[in-house]
Amino acid sequence: MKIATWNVNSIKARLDNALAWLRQANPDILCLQELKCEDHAFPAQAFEELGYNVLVHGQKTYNGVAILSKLKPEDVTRGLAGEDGDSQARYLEAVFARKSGVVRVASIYLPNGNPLGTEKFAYKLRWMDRLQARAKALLKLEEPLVLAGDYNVIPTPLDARHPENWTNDALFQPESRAKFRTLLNLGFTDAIRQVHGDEPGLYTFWDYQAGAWQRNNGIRIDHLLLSPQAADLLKSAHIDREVRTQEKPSDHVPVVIELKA
DNA sequence: ATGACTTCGGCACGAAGA
Repeated sequence: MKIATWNVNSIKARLDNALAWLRQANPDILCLQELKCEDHAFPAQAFEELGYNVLVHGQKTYNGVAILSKLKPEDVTRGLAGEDGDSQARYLEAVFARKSGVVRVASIYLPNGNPLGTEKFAYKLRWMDRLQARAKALLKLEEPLVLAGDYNVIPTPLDARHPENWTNDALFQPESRAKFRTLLNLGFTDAIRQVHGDEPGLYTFWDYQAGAWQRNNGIRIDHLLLSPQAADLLKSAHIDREVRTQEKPSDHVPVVIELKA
């Protein structure tokens, strides 16, 4: 079973890229982030024609997450508990029943948090605490669980071409990294690192500006975290860098894992 | 170099992204 995550930076602007990628990569599940559209405006039919079920948790202009799946979604959860009045669409979770058992998947768009010293950074840290609480509860289910998405966290210096350029950025703050590490230490496996070890140069995002792609000035911020039961099933994990060479690309590329059965 | 590029809303250019 192939599961992927991709921050598309507007699903309307990226519809052709997304359809082409699905035809070529043929994942069973694709988690999307930064849709930048409301539920009713999501181009569901185009994906349904490719054989996907479509789950959308959208919002006008900003944020928005979706899960496309060949299997029918069950037990759907929209939004992350823990903060009354939070209207930002950043979390969507569903369960899929395979013949070999269930797999639970979440599509996550963690807040960026810039600039530092503002409510935006405080919101990011609070959101990470809420995610940790949800993750803790889900681990008790002892299911294969994949928390996939744009975490907006550079976990270690190995995950940036120029870590020194990110020291004043919310993505690489000690507090952001510590909360990501705490989440991992609940018992999750970072799929890319599990498969590729300490290999440098594994990036999922390159800024549109200043020739970042051409200079390979990237960062790894899109992650698939696996519960122990999902980690047992892990066969492969890779970053589909080629997508960044396309016409009108997203600034992020898909990250793909394969699980047994 | 508080830049550079891309998207949205909506039709001008500011906000947001990372």
